[in-house]
Amino acid sequence: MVDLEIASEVEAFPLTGRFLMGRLRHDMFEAEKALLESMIERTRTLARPERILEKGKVYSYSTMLIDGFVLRTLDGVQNRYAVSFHVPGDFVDLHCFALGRLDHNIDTIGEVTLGYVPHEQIAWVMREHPHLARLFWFSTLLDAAMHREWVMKLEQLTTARRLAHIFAEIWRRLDMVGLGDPKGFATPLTQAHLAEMSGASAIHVNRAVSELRELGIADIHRGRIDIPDRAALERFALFEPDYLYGEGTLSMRQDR
Amino acid sequence: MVDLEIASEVEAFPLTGRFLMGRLRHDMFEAEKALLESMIERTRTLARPERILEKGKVYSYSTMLIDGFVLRTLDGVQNRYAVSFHVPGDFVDLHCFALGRLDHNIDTIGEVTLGYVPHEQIAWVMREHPHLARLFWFSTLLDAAMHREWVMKLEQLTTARRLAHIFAEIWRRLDMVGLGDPKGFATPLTQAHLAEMSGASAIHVNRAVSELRELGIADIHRGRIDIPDRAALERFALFEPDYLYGEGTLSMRQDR
DNA sequence: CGCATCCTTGAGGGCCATCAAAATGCGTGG
DNA sequence: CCACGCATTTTGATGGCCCTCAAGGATGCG
Repeated sequence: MVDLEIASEVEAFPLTGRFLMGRLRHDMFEAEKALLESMIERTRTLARPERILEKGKVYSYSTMLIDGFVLRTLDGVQNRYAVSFHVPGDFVDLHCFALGRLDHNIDTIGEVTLGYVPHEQIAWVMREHPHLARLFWFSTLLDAAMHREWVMKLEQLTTARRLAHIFAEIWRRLDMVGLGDPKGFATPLTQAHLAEMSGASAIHVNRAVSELRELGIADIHRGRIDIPDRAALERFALFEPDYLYGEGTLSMRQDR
Repeated sequence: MVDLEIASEVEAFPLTGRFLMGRLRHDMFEAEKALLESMIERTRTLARPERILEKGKVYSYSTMLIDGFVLRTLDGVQNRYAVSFHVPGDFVDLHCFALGRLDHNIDTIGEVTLGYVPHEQIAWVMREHPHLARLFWFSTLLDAAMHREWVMKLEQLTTARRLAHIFAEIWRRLDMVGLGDPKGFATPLTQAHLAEMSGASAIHVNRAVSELRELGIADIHRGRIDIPDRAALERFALFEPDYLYGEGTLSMRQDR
């Protein structure tokens, strides 16, 4: 999908135009896109970091991430652990609808804009719009695929490579939803966040960050990550983007 | 659910009687149970370890694990990494239907019996049986919840505690599907498998196994794991079973 | 009883945690 | 415009967890 298409999609659907973009958005009918857009009951913009959804609680709505970034976290005894990361267009807690209760928290970082979709509407889609329902299902399965990759990443890689993998993934995902940038990306992630995401101490993350800088793989500074050579980054991270189910290798185009 | 109920359920539905048992099986209508049972087109028993589903391939059926254990794996440069584990009653690759292609492998360990469900049947359920479709969705989200816990476990715990966590999870899951055993459980997992699951070397796993034995937490020997004190095991592993969505805290009983 | 698989043990070294402290950058208010 | 407070980043030192290489012992199966 070229930039122009993405821009017009976001113009037509300012709240949900990035949903499944770069994935199966091309499988959505225009009526489905309009329906989804109309399901956003209200939006909210948060300037400061906040826990927007809490483990164990029941919610009557699900949350679409319209702008900004959030972390999916679990609390340890004295630390917070990040188990995944979301970019604009992600239907962050769609699975909350099907699971009833959340098994984790959603925490914002930096400024975000969220859209809320009542669960009754999702239940109605399940009954009346099986094709859209299936795309909802697909979107939650994308999360699961990314979780699996994170598991392997944690089992296999050193901290420096884990960070490189995280950057490679975020960069690709931003690309897919039309927020790419050829030199890197802007992000409110701090080294402390990276520590929560990589299972390392903040101090060790700092050394890994220095290593990536010295190797010329990634330059992390406040609010931005610059990457001179994408291929080098992905090679270093042993990153293979199949699991993101982009429009290439693993894409699905069947029985609609 | 008491043992008697489980036994009668498995007697009535020998192939799929354990599906969602301990979770939302009580939400299934009898007609849905019968329907699911009839969806198993054929079964197969494998005596030796085998890769039954391969990353990147497209399949026209999904696989129900009827008996035995399988690993969900990803291949590294020279190692295999296990990202999750399945027990009888798990609809192992239901998400393969919605994702189109698999992003990982499914490998058997020990002897297993599998049931195959054609994807057309699942598509039909999506169209005609939204309630059952939602339960299918739920079951794939359970996998995601377990993935998240694995991520945190890998970020947080030492190898010995990771192993304890793995044992605690497997034991609970076996309990839920009526295969519990008050003193531990039987499993074909070797120390090499545990290494693949915990992101440690087989040698280090061996030392962690010794540690668990010396601490009196778990005694691992060929084909069996004995656990004298469940509470002690779970305490050591920092194990909290919420994420398994058993019939306790996080359970869902709504709008059917 | 021979073989394959699995388990166990020892030694040296690297990755990473933790404790402690300091430097840097950023927003706010004076 | 500067000063202050705060979050973030950086550096150094010590020790523990875990890796790798290497070898040996146990168990089960044909």
